[in-house]
Amino acid sequence: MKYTPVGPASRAELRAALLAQYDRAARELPWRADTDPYRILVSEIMLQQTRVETVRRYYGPWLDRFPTIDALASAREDVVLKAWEGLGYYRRARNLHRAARVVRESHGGTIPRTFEGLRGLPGVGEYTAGAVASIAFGAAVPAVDGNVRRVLARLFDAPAPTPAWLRERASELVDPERPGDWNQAVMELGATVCTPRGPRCAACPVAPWCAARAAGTQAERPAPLRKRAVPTSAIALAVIQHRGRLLLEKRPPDGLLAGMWAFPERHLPDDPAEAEERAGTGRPEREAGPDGAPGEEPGRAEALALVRSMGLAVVGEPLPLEPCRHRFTHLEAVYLPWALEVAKCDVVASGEVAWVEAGAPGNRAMPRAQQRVLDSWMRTIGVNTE
DNA sequence: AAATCGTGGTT
DNA sequence: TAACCAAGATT
Repeated sequence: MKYTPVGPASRAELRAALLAQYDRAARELPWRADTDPYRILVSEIMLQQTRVETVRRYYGPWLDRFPTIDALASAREDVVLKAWEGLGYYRRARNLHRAARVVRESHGGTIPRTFEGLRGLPGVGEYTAGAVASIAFGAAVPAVDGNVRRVLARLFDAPAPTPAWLRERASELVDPERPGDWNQAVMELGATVCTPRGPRCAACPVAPWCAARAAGTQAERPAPLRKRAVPTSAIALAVIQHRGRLLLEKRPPDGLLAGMWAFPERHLPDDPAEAEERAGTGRPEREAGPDGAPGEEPGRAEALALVRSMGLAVVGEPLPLEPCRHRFTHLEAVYLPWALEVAKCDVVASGEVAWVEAGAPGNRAMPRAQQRVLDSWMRTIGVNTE
């Protein structure tokens, strides 16, 4: 791959320029207070694909609840997921929990100090191992995240940098004296100055070295990744009531929202999903046709079938709740919730279930969309029966 | 190695 | 509004 090399002499000046800017203007972030490896590890896992401002809200409470890696290792997974509730990518929480137990059982309770040792922990990949090794232990290793990728692509005017190429460039540039600060400085530059759109080159301390800046191509570097179409899926939800309580089901340990508590769900055939998508994209609806079509109350039949399959007898008519559109990374879900009162509470289910007070689902971690459905139930039905 | 994993903010 | 994307990892 073609790039403009930054020679050794010039490299030292580049490092000094960026680190000086970092020393002057670095954001004050909670995880920059010290270099305790556990705290750095927690911050880096939370920051995966997640904005700094979001992580700020979770970091402190997490450390209050799990002050040390041993405290985390001793915790139950339910508690761990509850502390992660709302952060998304819940496998991160489960992996961090597993990592804590690996540290206790295989590393004598001490977090590994080397890149390779860290890389072996569940949930710790190339980036996170490099970040923790450099920030917590001062190892002169690179940490290439999305920010660094963008900064390096512009610095060298590289249209489509590969991971291997990025790792080489980052390895050459990392400051051997202050690797942790250097890696954070590059990320901070990408987050605050060398932004995806509208980079503020006038305020950039490394603009004199920037090949894209010289060529005027900074807005086109790096080339955007190709986007995959996100399919829409219509999902019926059964909000099952019995004597003022609601039924939640623990989702299986693998797949979407693994281990989270949610209302029982059943996918609709593809057709209604496409209809929802058409409606959502603003095309003219053609609802005016002859009625009596089964799509008149989408999800009703599925919700009923779902409840009956759980061995429950429905009392009265199902009540439709407000449909809820939720966009996951690779899936657009249109949730079609139905409230159903049932007579018996002996449930046939493949996994764990719980009857919860609607106003207080307790310590069970619920995904955002499910929380919205619960709120909707509270507003439209819950208030009337209390 | 392409797909799979959440959620919220920005444009 | 719809698209993009953020301190990525795993299979």
